[in-house]
Amino acid sequence: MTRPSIPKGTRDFTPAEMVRRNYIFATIRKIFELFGYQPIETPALENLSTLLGKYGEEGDKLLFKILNSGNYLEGIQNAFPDGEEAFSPASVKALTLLITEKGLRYDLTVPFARFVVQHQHELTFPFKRYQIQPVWRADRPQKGRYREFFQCDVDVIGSSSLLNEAELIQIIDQVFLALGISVSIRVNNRKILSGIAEAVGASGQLTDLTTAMDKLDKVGLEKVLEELLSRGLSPESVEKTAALLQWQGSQEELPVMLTEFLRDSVTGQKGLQEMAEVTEMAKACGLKNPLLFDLKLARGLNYYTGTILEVSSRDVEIGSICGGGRYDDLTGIFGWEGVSGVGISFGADRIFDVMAALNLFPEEMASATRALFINFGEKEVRHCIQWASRLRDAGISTEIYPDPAKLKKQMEYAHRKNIPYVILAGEDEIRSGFVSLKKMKTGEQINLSPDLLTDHLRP
RNA sequence: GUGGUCGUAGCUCAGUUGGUUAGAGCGAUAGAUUGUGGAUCUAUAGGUCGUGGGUUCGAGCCCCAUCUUCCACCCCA
Repeated sequence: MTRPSIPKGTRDFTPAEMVRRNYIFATIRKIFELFGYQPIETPALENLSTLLGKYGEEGDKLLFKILNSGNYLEGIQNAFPDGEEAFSPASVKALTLLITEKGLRYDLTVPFARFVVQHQHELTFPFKRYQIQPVWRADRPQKGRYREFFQCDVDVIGSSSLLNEAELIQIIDQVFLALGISVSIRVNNRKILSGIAEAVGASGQLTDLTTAMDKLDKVGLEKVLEELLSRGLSPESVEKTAALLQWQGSQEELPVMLTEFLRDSVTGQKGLQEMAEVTEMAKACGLKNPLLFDLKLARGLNYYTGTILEVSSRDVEIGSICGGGRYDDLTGIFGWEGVSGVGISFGADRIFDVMAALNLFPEEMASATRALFINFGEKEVRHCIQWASRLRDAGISTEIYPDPAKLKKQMEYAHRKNIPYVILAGEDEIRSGFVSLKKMKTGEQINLSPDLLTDHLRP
């Protein structure tokens, strides 16, 4: 027999981990609801046609595809009529589409767009939804990078108001405040980036420009410029970009400089105006974490059109733990044009890693059980069953040890499960009409009437 | 997808230039304590050395392949 194992990049969660994960989910959910967002769920599987082409070429490669059921090779050769070889390396792409038509969801935003289009007549707009579910990516695993991980998304669709952006920033601030993680929130705007591309004369190469700029902090100016050249930008464009990237000034001066730099770009000006409005509104809410205008922030997903934002821990290096932005026409791909949405996604697994690294989990989360009845044998258990029911009716989570094991073993069970109270009701106690209540933390033990248990154990 | 890295008991790790029967700490189990958890002491169990090939008289150690881990790219939460 071989050792059992799980696929690369996936994980099991023990009770200790689940309690902590649930704490994160509960905190996030509570704040989402505080802002009026409602829950939905969508299937793990989507039609491949829903997913393909939404995340760029890289994204398509990272999709988990599900092999069709049955004899999926039947009639394959006929699909390549010109004597073309179905199983040659060149036809892999075409072959793939013939044998798989479903895939695991890659994120929650695209399924959400599909959901909105499909259910448009049942929904009230602006539609504010949240969704906490796993997503799958066929990426190569690393620290903080898994093949199955949970995202916690909030989106509002059907409203172009920048108030939504401001509120989302507020949600970010409150979530991380509640979890005890100190973060920096970086924002930018796709329109500003488009404006820059215009201003440096590289309008058609927005993605090339932004993905290279995004790496400035990591690889330095020289490498960025090299990359821009190798991506096919003209030397003049690169020179203008270099001038922009070398600019040094404060957050307050940045918009001033850009207003000048983007004076000929209508789009750029619009972006600056949006940025100013969003930051002003967000700051009016009294943020506890810093909000920074970061010109280099790009974000890969192509469907963003306005504000984009990304959040990272200030104490643990693990990449971004939350990100999102505005997309003006995501539903367009599913046949409903002109609906604007904005949303963000919290990476629950990375948040978990950050909290674990910083020891931020409250200590008292180890056990849900409050009291354990010791099992002294069949006769005694009869009594315990009734007392336990009464405790449970009062909302106190209670266990009866299932086997008449050695007392030492039962005590140890309580200790390990971090159960704060143990109730001993043996033959002697029951005969005298009381039970013995032991407080595990101090070891002290008192005798009391079973009727008083509820009062003593109420938290 | 590209390049590198790791794998020995449940966990963390030792293991000499390739040499007989692979070790430690923690943990587990049992007892010291016949109705009382954490500390102490004692004993016990637990390994086809990731897997499959190869080299060798002989492989945990060398070679190849493969899987896994972690890391850097790519990309991203």
